[in-house]
Amino acid sequence: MAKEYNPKEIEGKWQKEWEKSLIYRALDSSKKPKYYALIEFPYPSGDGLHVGHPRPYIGIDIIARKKRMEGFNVLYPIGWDAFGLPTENYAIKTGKDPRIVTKENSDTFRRQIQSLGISFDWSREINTTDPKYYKWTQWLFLKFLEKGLAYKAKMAINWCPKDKIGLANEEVVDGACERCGTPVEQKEKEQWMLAITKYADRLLDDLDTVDYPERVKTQQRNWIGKSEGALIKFDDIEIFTTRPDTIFGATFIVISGKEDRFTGRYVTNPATKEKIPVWEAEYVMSDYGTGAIMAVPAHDERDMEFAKKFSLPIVENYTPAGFEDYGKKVIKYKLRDWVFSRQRYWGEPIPIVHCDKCGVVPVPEKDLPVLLPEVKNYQPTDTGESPLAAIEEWANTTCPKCGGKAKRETDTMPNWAGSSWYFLRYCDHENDKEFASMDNLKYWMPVDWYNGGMEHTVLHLLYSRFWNKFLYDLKLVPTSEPYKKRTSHGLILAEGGEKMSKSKGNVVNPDAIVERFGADTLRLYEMFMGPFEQAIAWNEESLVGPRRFLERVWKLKDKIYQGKALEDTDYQGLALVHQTIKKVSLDIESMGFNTAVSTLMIFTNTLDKQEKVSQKEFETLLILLAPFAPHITEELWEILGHKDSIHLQKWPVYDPQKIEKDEITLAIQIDGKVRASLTVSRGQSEDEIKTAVLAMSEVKKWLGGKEPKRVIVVPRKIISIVT
RNA sequence: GGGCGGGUGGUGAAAUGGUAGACACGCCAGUUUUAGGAACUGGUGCCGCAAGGCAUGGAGGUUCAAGUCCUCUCCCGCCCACCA
Repeated sequence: MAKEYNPKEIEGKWQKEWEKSLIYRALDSSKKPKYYALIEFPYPSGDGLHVGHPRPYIGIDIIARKKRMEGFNVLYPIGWDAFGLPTENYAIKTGKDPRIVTKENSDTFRRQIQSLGISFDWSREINTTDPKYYKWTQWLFLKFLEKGLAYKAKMAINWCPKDKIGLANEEVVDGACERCGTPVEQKEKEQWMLAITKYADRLLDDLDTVDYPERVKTQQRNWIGKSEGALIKFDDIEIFTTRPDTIFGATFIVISGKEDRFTGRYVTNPATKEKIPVWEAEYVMSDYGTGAIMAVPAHDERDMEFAKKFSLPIVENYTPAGFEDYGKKVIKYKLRDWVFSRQRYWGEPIPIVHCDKCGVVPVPEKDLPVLLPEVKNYQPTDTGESPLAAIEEWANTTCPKCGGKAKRETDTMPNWAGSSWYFLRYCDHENDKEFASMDNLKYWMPVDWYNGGMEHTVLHLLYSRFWNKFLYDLKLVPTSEPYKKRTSHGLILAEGGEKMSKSKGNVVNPDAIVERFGADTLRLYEMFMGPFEQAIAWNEESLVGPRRFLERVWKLKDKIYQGKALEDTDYQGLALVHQTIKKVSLDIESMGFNTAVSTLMIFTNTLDKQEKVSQKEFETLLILLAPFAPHITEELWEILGHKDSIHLQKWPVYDPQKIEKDEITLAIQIDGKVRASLTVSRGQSEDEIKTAVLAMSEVKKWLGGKEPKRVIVVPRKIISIVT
């Protein structure tokens, strides 16, 4: 009785074996060329992993595994982006220490991810909430401060008057507090800011040097929002416009305001010399341009609407002006500086001390990290300050400069901080002298392929590019851009097509799938279910397809013989082998995982139809399948008698000469409709084919004795007859 | 309003301008001396007994040939959004 396919047994066995043999370890120096593959590190939420999480991990795993087999020294790391609101809110609710919650959650995530056989280098695991990590996040902040790119400014924050806490933008839903529904107010507060706008131009221009999807570049460009316009003075009111040439049509001025009303003032239009009224309106943004515009109703729809509503003059035919006749050329951006303070507990403490005598004093490097102290209450204070402000023994300190009494900064950093540089830390994760050594960074950077969600293509990507560029200017990192290539994956939705969420109760846990079908089946299904970039609904029924496929592969081992291979027997077989290698190789590179899997299925089905299967071809199949289904292929590789891992084998190369079949069936179209087919061989000339086609009885029938007007022979494709 | 995707069988989907529906799910019939399916074999776009005809949201166009290119139009999804 042949041994049955038992995924549970072989998957556990090989996962342990790989951990021992260290075959997925990245080496910091190697004769091989390097390859840095990256996924966005997850936030270890209390809900555990759902089947959507691994989709990008599997996709990039396939690429990482193929690169290894192609002779690259591959870095494919993972860690935890563990600071953040859900954990903090959970702590507020339960009083449980977020450190413990984070530990539990990341332990669960790790166990779940490890059960999928993804070739992460677990020895480089990082955690943004680990003091050994956030020491360097703090250090990097001090660099920004040192170079004048971190500064304090009064900013309006979202404030819930009922809960008396500051809210992150994400917690404001339709202008109201997410948890109590009270309308959110704006409250002025001193905030730390990072001057990302200083890098606006380079963040924009350097998009031309990277391989991102065009829509991601467009989103980044729109977010930066560079526009060229002019500042024009209407007496003492300065306005910004991108169309200074329309100034002769400007019939009133609008300044930003809470309600639509006439201010009672008039100013002079410098072009027409006419007195025009100054209005206030909601539709003008206070934080863009100068917060004031010249209204040209004939040219701008919103101006027109406003003019009609309040019966303001409209001039339809006006003389165009020159660009700089009445003002000076200026470049404006939509991009704002980054508000870097949070009045929250679960984040990196900002390493600053406030001294009455010395002012803002950075915590000296030797005193880093500034540890997040333990507290009893995680709730922000009544005044909207971080809970850290309530811990006097922590907040009261001495000034590092003068030794006098001083207070610590009690704001923490936003969630984005740790993720803005984590890809650098992976290159040298244990370094306690530097955030990462230049030697290691020079070896590994830039990231060769970075895959993540569409929801991060604006902020996270922009922020991390900004940090990297800043560090590049300080000569602390070797490349101006951190990521050479960026791709995105689609979400996996619940069976009904809705987003998976705990509250809807439609979350599918991968543990259950691994238990029932095995990790290899789950991996294969997630790759096969549809195009990688596209959102797609989970379908439990369809999992049996990939499982049956693996069963078929498993059974092939009982038909092995050491004889003539399929590709030795005829051109058809030869072509199939080489076509399969080509298609699978190219599909992996272009993330066409679904069609790569179907190609492997076709190859397997063909082998399965043979009485006997040559070991040579079976091994080709296993090697091509190995990145997708690492456990079953490793087991079969061992059964075939190999002592080394299949994952260390050479990726096969196809021979372009051997891809073409010697015989091909051409379709014959008559007036655009397929009426017959003809099998021709490699060497046949067009004329020979033409003669053969016209002699066919089927063709004669459709021609009905008429002479064809044209006969078009498209080599290796089709024959088209026009009557 | 802007930007980007999409619309192909019962379902997920394939298809350098060249035989639309590969591959898979489901379904149908049969096989495996009972049952079961995470087993096997065959069938399966629609209409038609057949010959054949019709089919890629809709309407036109270019072409020997269009899911694919062009024009118009309808619908769906996502992201951004009074950014002058």
